[in-house]
Amino acid sequence: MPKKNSKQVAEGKAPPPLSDAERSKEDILNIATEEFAINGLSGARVDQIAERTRTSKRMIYYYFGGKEGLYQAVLEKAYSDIRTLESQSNLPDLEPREALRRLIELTFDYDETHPHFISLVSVENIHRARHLSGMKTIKEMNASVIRTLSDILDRGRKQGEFRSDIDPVDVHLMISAFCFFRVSNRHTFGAIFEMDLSDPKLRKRHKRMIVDAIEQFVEAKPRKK
Amino acid sequence: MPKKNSKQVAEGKAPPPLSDAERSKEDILNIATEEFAINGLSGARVDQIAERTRTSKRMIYYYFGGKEGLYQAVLEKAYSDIRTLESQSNLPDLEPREALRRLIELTFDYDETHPHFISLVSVENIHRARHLSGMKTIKEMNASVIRTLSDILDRGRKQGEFRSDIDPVDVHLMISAFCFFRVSNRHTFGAIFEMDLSDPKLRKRHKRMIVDAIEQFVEAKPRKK
Amino acid sequence: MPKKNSKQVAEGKAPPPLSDAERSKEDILNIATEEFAINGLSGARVDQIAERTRTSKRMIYYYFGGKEGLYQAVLEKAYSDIRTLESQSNLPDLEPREALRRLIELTFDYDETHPHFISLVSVENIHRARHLSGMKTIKEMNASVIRTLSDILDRGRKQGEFRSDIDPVDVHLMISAFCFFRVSNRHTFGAIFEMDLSDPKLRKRHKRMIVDAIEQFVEAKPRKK
Amino acid sequence: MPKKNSKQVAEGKAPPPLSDAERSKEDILNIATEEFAINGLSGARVDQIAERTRTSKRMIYYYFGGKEGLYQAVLEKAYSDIRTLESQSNLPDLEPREALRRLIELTFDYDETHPHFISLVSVENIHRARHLSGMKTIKEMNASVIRTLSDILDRGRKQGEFRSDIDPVDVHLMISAFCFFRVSNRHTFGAIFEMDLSDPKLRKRHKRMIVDAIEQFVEAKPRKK
DNA sequence: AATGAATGAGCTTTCATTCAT
DNA sequence: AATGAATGAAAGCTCATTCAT
Repeated sequence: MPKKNSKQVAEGKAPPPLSDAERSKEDILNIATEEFAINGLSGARVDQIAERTRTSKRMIYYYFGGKEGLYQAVLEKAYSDIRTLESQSNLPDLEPREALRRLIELTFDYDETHPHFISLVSVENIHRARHLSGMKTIKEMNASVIRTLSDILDRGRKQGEFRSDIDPVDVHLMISAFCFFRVSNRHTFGAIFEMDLSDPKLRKRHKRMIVDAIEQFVEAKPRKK
Repeated sequence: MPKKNSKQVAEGKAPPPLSDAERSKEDILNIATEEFAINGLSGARVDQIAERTRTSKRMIYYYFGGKEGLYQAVLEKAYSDIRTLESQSNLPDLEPREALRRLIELTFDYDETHPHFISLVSVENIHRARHLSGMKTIKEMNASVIRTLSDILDRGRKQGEFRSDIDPVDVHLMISAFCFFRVSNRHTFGAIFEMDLSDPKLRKRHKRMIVDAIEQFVEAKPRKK
Repeated sequence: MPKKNSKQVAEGKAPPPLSDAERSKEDILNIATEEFAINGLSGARVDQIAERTRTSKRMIYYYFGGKEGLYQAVLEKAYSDIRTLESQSNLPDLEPREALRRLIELTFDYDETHPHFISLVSVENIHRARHLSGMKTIKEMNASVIRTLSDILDRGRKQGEFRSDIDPVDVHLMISAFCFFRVSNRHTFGAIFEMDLSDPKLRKRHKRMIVDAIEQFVEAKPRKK
Repeated sequence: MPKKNSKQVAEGKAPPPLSDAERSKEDILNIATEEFAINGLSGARVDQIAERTRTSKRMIYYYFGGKEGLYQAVLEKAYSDIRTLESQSNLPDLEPREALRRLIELTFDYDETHPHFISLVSVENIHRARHLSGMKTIKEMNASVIRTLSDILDRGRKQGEFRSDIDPVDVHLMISAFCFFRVSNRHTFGAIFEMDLSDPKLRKRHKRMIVDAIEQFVEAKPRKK
């Protein structure tokens, strides 16, 4: 139960007041997110994280049990943040084609603006999703986005606009792959092809490209074998 | 530089005979590739690599200067291996559409069968391509695949089959993204959506899907804004 | 629950009522006895003790000042418990030989049934009796048992049954040594000689053995050099 | 194979020359024996051990794998040292009664002069012989002393001097108990009874006492029930 | 008389690297 | 060109204790 002191006044329905402890935890979590994203799990240093924090190294162990516990908390937070993605926009109210476009753009923009999340997921894949697998909230993660996408595709199908032989998870895979890769591999891809993927012009072109590609794929009649 | 001793005689143009030193180096490189792919740069242990090798830990320092040098050598080798991808098939001899399909399938299959390479690239991206950037051979890496793809697209354009407003690098990005992501993120994606992306049925479906999507995207007339 | 405070008056000879504080202290003491006996002074963890207690870690500091103070209290309690050993039986009323036998058996049984006490004494010896030495009640500890034993030996001497050149402390040492060692060293002795010293058959045999040995030693005429 | 350098000259059949590494290990082992004996397993500090050594803390991990490994090595060495106890004297050549007396005195003296060994065994008992149990050489430990004692008792029986209903392990237990306890519990016993058990006069008296007691016990006819 | 949150100090252990030959 | 032994530096972690109320 949040203790109320003179400095914290709950006003209206606004963001719930955080206790000192909760703010410290969040502080640690934010710093740690950066460090793990930049250095990986083994590469990140508890000392370094603590130093950048307003609290001490000891508190990391007090709150999170250890380096691995902290990493897990960081991962969980990162995934829980993204879950709110689709609910931010009123996709169900839009026409199927428009809704699909919005969803792709939303995904594209989220990945572009959250490179730490992308790194973290890459790091977790290096570790074979060992930490993610044990997470309780993992089940809920898929539900939301797939439900949304499924709804869009269904509506499109009923209006005769979309193919009927398409799996929403497959479409999600295609969208994710492109948006994710553009960020996750921007360094190697950028180095090899001597281009800066964060260039706004490129970003705009690629955003349109993935939208186009997915739309065409979804609209097209099934190919005859 | 290969040491020539009495036991090694280069005969004909046959597979180049390896000196003991070269075989040791290759041995180390192979083991190290695995270890870096599985554990990342910081996570990999020089001791562990040495132990799995037929040589000693000291040799790693002798040949590669240190852990970082070894990692760099591993990375270079991994990238130089993939460069031979397109040259293995006679893509220039095929019809544009067929050549494009082959190229996509080749990429898809290479990524599927080389998860260590995929991991290594992910690891290198975590480190912001710091090691790749300094590599001398980096320039040659892009040349090959882009030239091939460019040729295909050009021929397709001339035959009126492909769009004319398309950048080969962009197409390469799309192809790479899907093929790479399917492997690089198989663990988190698999965990969240409770599916095994290495399932042959899924693999076949996804392979066809990416081929279809790219083809349709390349063929289509430019959309009117 | 009504909290009882300092107004409590011990009334009559009935079981002295314990205040909440006193029961908490006793609770802590009991748990701590176990923990120190099993893990030693350095090995025992204040956290672990507190966790098994109905009170909090802070209380340990409140009541006992710290880990060392708690250990000292545990030690004192353990030694004060044993002092009641001889007084439980009416040794003075028995014939000397019978009384001696009873005393030995009492000691044997006490040690067998109080392995924690044995461990604690071992632990304290590792620490060179540093904590015991400072104890105020230490003086009274010897008094009781030696007085009892001295009385038995005296009576036996007067009846011509016992040797006259025997020190009661020496006899106590012999008795203690055997009874104590059987428990204190049961693990190493058991491991080396592959036997379980807690086996009832063995226990019975050894109990009789120590009684016999002491009796014979005490009865015997002094050996001629 | 021991490396011979100018400082080490193997002369005659004398103690085998030790390499630097072997001497370092032995050095560590000796210091560690003291520290573990005085402070227990948890109480001993790797830092403290290293500091008193000619080598560094790192070497302890290099040679022994860790604190626990070092403790185990210390324990093993301590037990292997004592095994030579009986073989030092020519007990088989002596008359049974004389041999028994010598064996007891040998045990008594060994324990008196090796308080660290005594402490170590006490420490190991606190830890329930967890480390001893896993030791390979544990089997051989009992063999020697029991064989010797068994031989003595057998010869005594044949000459009609000793009882026939006696277990050598039981006799060993009695001897061990007294000799061990006198040292292991010298601090608490000394504090309580205000005596210094290391006093030579006391030592002499107790040594004679345990010899007498055991002899009488062994000689005596079985008691009639 | 009572306590949940917090912590400085110091512990064991690991790691990439170098030394001596 | 080759190597087994050794190691400084720093990592992750634990512990008894105290602070704020």
